[in-house]
Amino acid sequence: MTEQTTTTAGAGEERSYDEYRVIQDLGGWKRSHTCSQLTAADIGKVVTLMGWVQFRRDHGGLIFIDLRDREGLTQTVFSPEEAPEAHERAHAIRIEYVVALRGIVRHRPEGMTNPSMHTGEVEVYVQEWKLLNTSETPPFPIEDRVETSEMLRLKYRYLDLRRPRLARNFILRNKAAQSVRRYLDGLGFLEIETPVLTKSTPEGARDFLVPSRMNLGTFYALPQSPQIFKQLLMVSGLDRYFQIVKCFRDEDLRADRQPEFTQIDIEMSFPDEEQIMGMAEGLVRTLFTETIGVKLPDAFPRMPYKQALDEYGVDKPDVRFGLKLADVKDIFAGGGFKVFASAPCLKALRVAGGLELSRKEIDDYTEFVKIYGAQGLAWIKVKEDGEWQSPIVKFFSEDEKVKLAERLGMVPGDIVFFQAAPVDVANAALGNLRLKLGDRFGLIDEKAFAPLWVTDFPLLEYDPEDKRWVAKHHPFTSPQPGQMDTIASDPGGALARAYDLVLNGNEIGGGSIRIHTPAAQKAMFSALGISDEEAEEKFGFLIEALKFGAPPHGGIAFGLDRIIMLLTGSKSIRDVIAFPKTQKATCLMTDAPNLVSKKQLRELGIQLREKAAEPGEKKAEG
RNA sequence: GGAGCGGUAGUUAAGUUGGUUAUAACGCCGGCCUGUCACGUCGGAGGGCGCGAGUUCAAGUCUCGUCCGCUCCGCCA
Repeated sequence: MTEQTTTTAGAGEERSYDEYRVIQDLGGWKRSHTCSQLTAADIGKVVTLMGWVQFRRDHGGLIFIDLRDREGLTQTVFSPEEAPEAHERAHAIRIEYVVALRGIVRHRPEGMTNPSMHTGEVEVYVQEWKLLNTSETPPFPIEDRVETSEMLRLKYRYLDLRRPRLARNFILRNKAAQSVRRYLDGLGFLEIETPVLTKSTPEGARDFLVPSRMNLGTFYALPQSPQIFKQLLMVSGLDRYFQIVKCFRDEDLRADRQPEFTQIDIEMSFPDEEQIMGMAEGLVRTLFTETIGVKLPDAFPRMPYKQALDEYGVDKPDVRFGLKLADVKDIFAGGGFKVFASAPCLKALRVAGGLELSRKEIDDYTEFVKIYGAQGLAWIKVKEDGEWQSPIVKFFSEDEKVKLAERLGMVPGDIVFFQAAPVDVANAALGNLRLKLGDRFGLIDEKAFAPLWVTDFPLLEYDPEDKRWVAKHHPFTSPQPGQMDTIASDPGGALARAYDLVLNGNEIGGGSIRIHTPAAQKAMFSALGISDEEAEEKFGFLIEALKFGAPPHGGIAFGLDRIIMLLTGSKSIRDVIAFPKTQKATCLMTDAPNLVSKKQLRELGIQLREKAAEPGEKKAEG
């Protein structure tokens, strides 16, 4: 930097402003306004603002500093005439410096207002200011319009959170939480905390375990949900409980799944489904009104689980648009086209306007459905002249063609996709293709919110891996009336008193009426292939409690993070969680999880296996 | 456990069929500038392409391995 001496004569000497970069105390200054508050009504007032430097525009003469806090931006002006000392020192100000400014609110000069700023009508003429802290140049710009890699954002999460879009998410999240508390408190629900160090109940998701120092060799588990505790609170007679509570599941992450997440957990005594669903609808409606001013329908539509799978291929249908699946198996049964005739399930999806899809797009969709186990993707295009263009129609009989056209209502311009596969595959492939096509053909109103109750879930489902029946919801869910007796004889046939709340294709809540008698609970465990001893060992305390006058009870839990994600239009749950984990469940900021000292392990009675002894470790050089 | 996409100055990205000293914009540092608001303008510094092998006369470009981030399947009562 000394190589080339400074340019022309007359140019000033290179200098440093370090002499002005002395950090000062607040010295009794108090903030009078946030950076989004000042309007024309405040003109003439002396105000004190504190915040971060968003932009500086140093004209040599006038210096403009846009000051930012979590609420917004305010333009401040340093003038060499009005406050020479303040102005001279202001040359040293840099982006993200923390400053306190005291000055007079003035109307901006004629034609100089900025309608794109909340505070764009006014500006603060700075009289004196304090440098509260300096800042290194941030690793990425603190602005919404600059996309930055998520790796960097997570490493410097505290800087990412300074960005207005993210900050707004947490302001809204707070609003939502307060709204929930107000609503439930108004209905007599008590907010009660339940343990975070609790008992491992290895039904369902993997538990996070915490070793016990005082009871060597034993472990607590972090709760996957406060399920059993909230039921016990009903036994205790506290009647109505809720909690905004962290839950933990040691499973793989997704855009909408974190290992620790927050539930709005609710339980009430003496309810039926209608009461719980009514209360839950009121909660969600209130939440939407009070946070984003959106009015949801007075009664949310409902759909049985079976219909959801039949018509939408998934158990959480996005009902913002149609495009339903159709079962066409009967048309081709016993026909000449073996692929269709012999399929365990044959479903079709007719898309109006699909004729315009290119070969490439169809190929892409074919690749897409393979994710869900599909072998391929058959299709028929109906050309403008009514002729069918397709690699497979030559195998169809006239009768089959007529019936198919009638069943699906095929008209020129359409494309029809087929899935001949096991029912799970056909549903998943076409159900997810449906979402993609809804997007491709602009069928989804991005501003709409379409809630839907999915009801009448099966009580049990078969787990081919464990070769046993497992609870679809959880093992405390009550079967529908009269079905307790048939569980043993027809485990797959029983329906549960369970309900999920789906919003725009996202599961945002789910609950059930619980089993509240010991006999029924034992019958349930038995249907799940859990022996009496095992049930006693794992859930004895619950069965015991049910013996002492447990009232009928039920409840629901909402995924708060997912709701906030929808309210803020965020693409990832990470954008509504202050300090989220990466897909490998690590924290890039703190480096958790980390190794711990031998001493810590010794105290816990834990010895780590040698890494080299790990099985599956192959490809050694030798 | 598996599939796909990505990793190049502080940041965001470009980088032809492998070919001289690796581009640009923004940011940063400094000069000038009294009405800007993503200020303008002039000048400057800054990377060897995630990491490790290999192929080649030659690798950011090809191969293999590995690490990290993201999306998805499995998993998530």
